Amino acid sequence: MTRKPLRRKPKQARSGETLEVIIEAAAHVLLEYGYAKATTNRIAERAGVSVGSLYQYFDSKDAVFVAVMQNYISQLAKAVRETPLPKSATIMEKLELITIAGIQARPDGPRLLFLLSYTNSTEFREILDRGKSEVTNFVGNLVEAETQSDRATLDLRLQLAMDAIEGSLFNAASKLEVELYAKELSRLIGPYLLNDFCAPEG
Amino acid sequence: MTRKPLRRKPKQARSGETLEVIIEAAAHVLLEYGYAKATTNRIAERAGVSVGSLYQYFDSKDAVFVAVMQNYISQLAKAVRETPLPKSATIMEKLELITIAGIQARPDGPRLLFLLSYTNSTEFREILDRGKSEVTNFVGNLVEAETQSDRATLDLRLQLAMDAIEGSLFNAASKLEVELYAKELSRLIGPYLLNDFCAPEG
Amino acid sequence: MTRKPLRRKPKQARSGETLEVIIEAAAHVLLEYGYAKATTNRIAERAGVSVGSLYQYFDSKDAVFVAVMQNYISQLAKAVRETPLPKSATIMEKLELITIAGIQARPDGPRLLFLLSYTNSTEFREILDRGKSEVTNFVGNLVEAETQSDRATLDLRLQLAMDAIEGSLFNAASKLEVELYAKELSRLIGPYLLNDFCAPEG
Amino acid sequence: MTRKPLRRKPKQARSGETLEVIIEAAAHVLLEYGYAKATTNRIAERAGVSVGSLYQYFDSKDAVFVAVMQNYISQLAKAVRETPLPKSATIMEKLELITIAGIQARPDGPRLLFLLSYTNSTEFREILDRGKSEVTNFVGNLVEAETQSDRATLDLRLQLAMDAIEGSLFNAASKLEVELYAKELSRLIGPYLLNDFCAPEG
DNA sequence: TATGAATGAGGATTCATTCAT
DNA sequence: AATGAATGAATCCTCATTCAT
Repeated sequence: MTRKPLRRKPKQARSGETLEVIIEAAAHVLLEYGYAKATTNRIAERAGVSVGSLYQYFDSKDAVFVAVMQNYISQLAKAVRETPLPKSATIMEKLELITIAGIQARPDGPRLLFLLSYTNSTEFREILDRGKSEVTNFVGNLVEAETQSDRATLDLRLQLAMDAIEGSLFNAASKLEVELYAKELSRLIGPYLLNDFCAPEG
Repeated sequence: MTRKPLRRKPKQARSGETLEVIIEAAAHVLLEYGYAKATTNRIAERAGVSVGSLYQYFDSKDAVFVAVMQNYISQLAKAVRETPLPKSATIMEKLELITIAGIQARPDGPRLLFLLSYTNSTEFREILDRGKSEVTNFVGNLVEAETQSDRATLDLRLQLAMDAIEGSLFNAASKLEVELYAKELSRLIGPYLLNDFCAPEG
Repeated sequence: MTRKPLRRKPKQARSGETLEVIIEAAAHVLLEYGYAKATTNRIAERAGVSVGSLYQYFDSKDAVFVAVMQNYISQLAKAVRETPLPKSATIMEKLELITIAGIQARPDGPRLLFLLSYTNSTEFREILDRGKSEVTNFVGNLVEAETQSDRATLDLRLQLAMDAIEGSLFNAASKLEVELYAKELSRLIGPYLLNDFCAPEG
Repeated sequence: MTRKPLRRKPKQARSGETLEVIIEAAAHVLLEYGYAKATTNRIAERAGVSVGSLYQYFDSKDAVFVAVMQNYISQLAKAVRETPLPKSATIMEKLELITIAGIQARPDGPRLLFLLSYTNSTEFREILDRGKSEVTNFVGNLVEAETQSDRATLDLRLQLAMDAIEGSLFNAASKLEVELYAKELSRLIGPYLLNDFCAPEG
């Protein structure tokens, strides 16, 4: 949670805001113009600050994008973590609720993540993986009690499932309404994780 | 199948090869350096030709990448289309075989597709969608007879499944051996498409 | 008079100058090296700035050249318009004075115009034509009272005369001293415009 | 009249033709595409030969253009030289006839010359000047008997007049019909050369 | 701290010219 | 002699980054 890309810690109130403003601007510009056209000048302009200021807060363009991702991942993890899950709900229902929460945390998040992925930075991958594993663990704990798979198999499948969700979100986000989409995703993932289908072959 | 981005027809012997060499070089450079660093000079160098030659065959950098994608999509579609599917095999087995064939056509294909999608051309999207729908249709026809879903639901799920596979391949490819990986993917996708799981939620 | 090709308004002190410096450098490089060798880098270097700066003020190489022309045309029109013309002077004398003023505004102007005309933009042609017609009108008004030609003929001849002057200046400028040269030009043009020669042909 | 830019003398009939074909193609391409877009490949294509062939006949692109000009200048000089001039005609009439002949030798000649002028070559300027002085001399001889100017003045004015004609042709060619245009040009030039106007000042 | 003008390395693309066939 | 594929230097232009004010 330490914000590495920061050049100087914001000591005054306004600085903290400026930082957020830049991060948000970067996200918007990225979504609007695509990676190639998301220049630092454009981002600064959108944020209402000068390029100089941008570089006062971030070491580089990549650092801005890392911060954008960090931001999104945090939101996502928090949304998932804090989703109210009724005791009475089935796992399938819980998966659905979690998926909805994840999507609603930032509907254009997957698209953002996709665009962000062009960022060349080791740090980037690390943060992404950390975020993913937090979510993966959360879901794993949820499912573990009810699955018929052993832990090793479950872990493998969790990986695969998360990647599958990420991929489908990348490609399909915003084509369907959230509820239907979440329901389908849980139908895809749920049985697979629970090893809960009728005709297991071999 | 006609290659539009060609600038001039090769009338001399070696030219046909040169084209392939450039396309292959572009794919490698892309995978190795990422989009931003995949310069035309680098591609030409890797192909063992001069930039000038590259531009004799392609109108622009993007045209090269379109060709790369066209290439991969063709390979993939062909591999899927021509996979031998024993009559005696179950659908799950068939899905597995197809998946294996798809992966082996070019294991880093999904990664390539991701990198290529940086290209913003409409043409690009069209070719990609056409290729995807060919594969989707193929799988759809295979599954249709055995699924309990109606056609509309099946189509929706095919979309989602394809995206999921793409995503998981993009993220996980080459971490596992192909056979196990394909088996898992078909276990993820199969029941979902066949609507074949035991505990359909309320 | 508004300078369209400007990319961003100079808000800081030195910027206004920089613009002029670039325009002047472009003119010099053009005259010294010819169009083909008048590269943006060369112009920037001559102006004592970086290429980046050049492109901060102009959208393209052509835009720089349009500005160069605009500049010259303005100077020329101003010089002609503001030449003091004694009431007592004959028209021939006035033509001479105007010609001197026009030449002195920028002796290598016609050469510059020639080099600039390599630029193929419509904008370019428009500005040039507008400037020319301003001068043409000015001379036309001066001559109209005294000519024996009707207005249509006068207009035709004004055109021809302007082109002739431009051509002769382009070819001969700086070979003679200005005064003699201007005198000859007015002797060439004057009688023609005034229709004032003794032996009108059949 | 020796053709310097030739690499190898055409020994066979076909070679001589090829040479002409290339020269003509170069002229057409120049007129159609402008200097910047008149590439050697385009010229060769238009001539129906390969670039390789073009370079078998000419040392460089510039050499082609020099040949084009040489060609035009020869035609022009010949046309002027050989114009039938009735003994009974006045000088003004003769000037008119010569002008018509000059224009009709190649109506787009002036435009061609203009475009050609971007060619960077000492040779180019020399040939042009030689051609000009041939025409200048011809006109000078014609006028000398009848002018009231001394030879020195006449020479000066011939220079100026030729430059003026060149300039007006550059700018105005093809806007008017040949006859009217020629008449006006001779009205501009004639009296000036003959020193034949009513109100010589000073 | 903030600003935005200035920088210049880097990348796409063109085209005169060469040379193996 | 002819061909046209291949070459690569040269050019325009962009944009991350710096720094004087």
